[in-house]
Amino acid sequence: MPALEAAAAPAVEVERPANPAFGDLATNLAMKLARPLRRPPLEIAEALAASLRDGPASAPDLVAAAEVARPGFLNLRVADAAYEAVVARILADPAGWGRIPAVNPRRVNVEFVSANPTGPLTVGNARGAFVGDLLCRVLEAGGQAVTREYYFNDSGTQIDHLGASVAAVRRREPVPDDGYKGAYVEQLAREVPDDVWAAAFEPGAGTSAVLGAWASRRVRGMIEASLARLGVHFDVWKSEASLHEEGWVDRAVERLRATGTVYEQDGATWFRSTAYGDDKDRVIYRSDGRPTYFAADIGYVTEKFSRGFDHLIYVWGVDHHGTVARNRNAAQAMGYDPDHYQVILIGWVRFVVDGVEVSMSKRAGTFVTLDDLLDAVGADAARWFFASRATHVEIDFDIELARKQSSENPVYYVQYAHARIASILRKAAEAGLAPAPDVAGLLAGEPEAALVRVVARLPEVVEDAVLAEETQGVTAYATELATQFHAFYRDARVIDAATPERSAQRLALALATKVTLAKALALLGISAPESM
RNA sequence: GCCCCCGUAGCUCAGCGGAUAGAGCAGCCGCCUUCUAAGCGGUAGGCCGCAGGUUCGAUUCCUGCCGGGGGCGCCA
Repeated sequence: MPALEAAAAPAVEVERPANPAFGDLATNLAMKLARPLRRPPLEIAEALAASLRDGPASAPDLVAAAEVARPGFLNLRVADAAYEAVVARILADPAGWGRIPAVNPRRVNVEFVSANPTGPLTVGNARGAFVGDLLCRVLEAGGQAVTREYYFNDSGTQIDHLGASVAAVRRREPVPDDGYKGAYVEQLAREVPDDVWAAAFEPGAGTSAVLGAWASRRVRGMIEASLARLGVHFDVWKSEASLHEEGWVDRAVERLRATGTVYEQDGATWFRSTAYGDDKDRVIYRSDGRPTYFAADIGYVTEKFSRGFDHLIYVWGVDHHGTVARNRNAAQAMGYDPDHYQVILIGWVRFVVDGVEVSMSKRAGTFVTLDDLLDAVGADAARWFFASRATHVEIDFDIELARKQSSENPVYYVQYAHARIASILRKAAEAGLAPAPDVAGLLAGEPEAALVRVVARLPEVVEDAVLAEETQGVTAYATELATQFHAFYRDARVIDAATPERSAQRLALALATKVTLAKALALLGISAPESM
């Protein structure tokens, strides 16, 4: 084997062949080396295989076979002992199984949902809530310290409109055109305490503002309760008004001004976003002096970084795509690394019933609430639905279908496998059988060998999810593992007093599978029931 | 006009440089005297939008086109 120039050495890529006949692992290294070495790929692969078999690279405890295949693949078969060691390790330390070395140990702030408290969360907010929380779980799995943050506007015209709507409904007057309608407004109107109602009509009190402030606090409580049903909990609830009151906005604008990227024109104050590649410059203070939403965003960035975060993530709907550049540009202008201002855009969700899109509008009151969705399909099923699809793609959510299929939903299939194992373990305990700590020889059985190979993949599935900041791989893996277990259940009798040693080993494998399923589900925030 | 995303099985979606393209649901045919049938087996179903290009190799990367969605406010 000729020595390789370091620069010419390609990265070693190892993958899992789709076809089990090709072994457990395969590498295209020989094909990558063909050009720099100017040798046929098959010849190189053969040399590598020889080295692994009984040469300097041989490791009989890990690699049981090394074979060369057609274009130049090097296919490896992992030793049974290596898989058996995995099972033993899972049983010895279940909590540690699936934990991976920290990928990026940093303090990260993840802001998501952030719907204004002018009405209950709708199904439109559901994806943001699930995806945001899923992202946080994945980041945590990668060793990051995550703060879940909810940003909301608790003052201003929208809140005034809410207050005016509540007042109108309470007085049985028509709701203003720009007001809010819907059952929740009627509920709010009924619940206004007498002292609040009286205060709202004090001379000079500002009826809409007073009622709006009260109503938005009530709505925020409703939102928090809905999120709790999803299993989503925020660490920080940040009000936009507080950013202004505490001076974050003005200070940030002055900081920008000092860099020369702020100018006055037409009576307004602008940020020179085009200096960083944006289409146009952006207004910070309107000509009447009122700050734009962008102004608050600028102040918020400085406020977040002042709390010591290394990295900020914003989970937004695609409709906010146009605001990404200005915000990142402003962060950069203020001296922050733009790579630490990350925006994740969530694809649109079309909620359809019988193939027809359901339009949603808080103002028109024609929306399906998040609670309606949960009543229909359940938190685990809804969470699974979003976890199994890429964040950025647009998706259809057929509510009727989800409701109808709920018992056929893949999430129940996976949970069922977990519950089934739990049942077996209970039965085994009654029969006086316990999982064997030592499973040497376990792989002799075909059903066992097939199952272990899937169980053993958990760490890399977790790592892939962390690197991609996506969870579809986890749902796919959980489904595959459940399928493999069901096959094992069919082919291998676990509880069998006639062969106690084999039974104990199979119990160990079943338990390892249960732990693995639970880990995958936990990463997704989905429950792993002991019985169904 | 400019920018972003998508186009894979009847439907909803994975796969995103490798060796026969996958899952769930829907369809059809079977399987409960045995550890949970929310299960299992079998079967059927695809010019991976179209056309070029890069590569030993493209559903995967690049370009163009066609089709769908979204964004381009001193709104949020």
